[in-house]
Amino acid sequence: MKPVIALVDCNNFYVSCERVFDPTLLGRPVIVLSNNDGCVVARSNEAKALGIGMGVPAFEIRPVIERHRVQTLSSNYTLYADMSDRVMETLGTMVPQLEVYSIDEAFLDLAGLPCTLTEFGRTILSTVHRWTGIPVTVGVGRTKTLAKIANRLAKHSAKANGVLDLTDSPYLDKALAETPVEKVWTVGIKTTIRLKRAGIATALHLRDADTHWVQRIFGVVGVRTVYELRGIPCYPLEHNPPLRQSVAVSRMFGRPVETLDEMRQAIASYAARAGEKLREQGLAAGLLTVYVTTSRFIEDRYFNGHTASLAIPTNDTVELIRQACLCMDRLYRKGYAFKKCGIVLTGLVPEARLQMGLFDQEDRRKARRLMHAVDAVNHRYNKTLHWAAEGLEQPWKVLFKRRSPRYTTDWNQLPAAAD
DNA sequence: TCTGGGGTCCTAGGACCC
DNA sequence: TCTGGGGTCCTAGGACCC
Repeated sequence: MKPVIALVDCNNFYVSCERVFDPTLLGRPVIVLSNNDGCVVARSNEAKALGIGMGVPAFEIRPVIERHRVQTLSSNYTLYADMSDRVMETLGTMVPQLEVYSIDEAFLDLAGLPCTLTEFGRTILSTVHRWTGIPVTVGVGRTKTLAKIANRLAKHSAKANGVLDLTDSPYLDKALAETPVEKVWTVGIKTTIRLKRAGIATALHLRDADTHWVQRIFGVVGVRTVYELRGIPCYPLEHNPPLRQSVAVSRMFGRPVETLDEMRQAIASYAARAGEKLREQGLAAGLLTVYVTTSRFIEDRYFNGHTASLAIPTNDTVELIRQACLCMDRLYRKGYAFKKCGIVLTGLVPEARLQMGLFDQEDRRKARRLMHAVDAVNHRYNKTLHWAAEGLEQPWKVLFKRRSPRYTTDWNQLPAAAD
């Protein structure tokens, strides 16, 4: 049986989430900003039509925002994550196999479907919209790369109306010819420049390129993409997602930080969050990396990192904070205005398979019970418990000037049906 | 007059994704 | 004044081993 893969992609996902709970945003230009209200991470179609680009710093487009009354929101990741779960659960009821690829995308296995693919695509579109309020687009192809291309065209074409099937399609070559090479999955900015220099400007050109040449210039990733464009799958659907390789927490500061005290507070609070993430996923970390940086946009940039190896992999916040602060002590330099720091945990192993250390002095069972209790309280009472090392004031913290309520995950912030 | 060769593991950096 | 955050995979080069 030939493979059939659908890519279901939520339209302008963060904006769509906001619109579900605030219908006054419908039909108007809306953007969502990144942490610290720094740059644009989501745009409604109306905002895209105004020429607002993805990733653009907010301060650069202030005139456009004011002139066109663009509705500007801070990001509300708690809401988006919850809405994403609802969309993925809905899709899970419709197909036997799916791979959640990102917060707003999933690949579906549609091989051997009893009805036509376009028909089924329409059912997906209407069901997800009815159950969650989120509009989606469906692209179908023989490979993930082709499904991506179908999805992109489905979004742009009025005729497709949100669903496009390119499996055995007489229009496949035309679709590839209409796809600029930089829109092909895995082709980024660097590769685009080199491909265009070689006269390869569309997905069709790339499909018909010489694989030996592609191998030499772009390595195996390039070759896989060429095969995928030819309908030969190199990226199968992942049914059992492999174990996570790393867990990271980092934030820009709300204002520059110059003291070691505040840097330690910040890294302690990120370490605490990283510990929560580990425990949520049943993992423990063997390596802990801390890094610090001043602004990327100044001459005398200071960037440095340090990795500590943990004798026994752990997800104990007390230990993570202690190690993170030790790293911070080594990295901190007086006289710099730091803009950001972060923690990355690697060497991840399943908590259940932890080996005991022969000379281990810690009472790990006790620590585990403590973490479990803290997590339970924080889950029940909305993050009320904090670690002293995180500091009380946290003046370095980022600001969210226009964050919408946590409509779906906090009893106190539920939307009212009527006034 | 003259320094092997191949395999594996680890790490840092690059490129890309959403 | 103001420029996000969290991931993955690949590659090259060095260390190390036999």
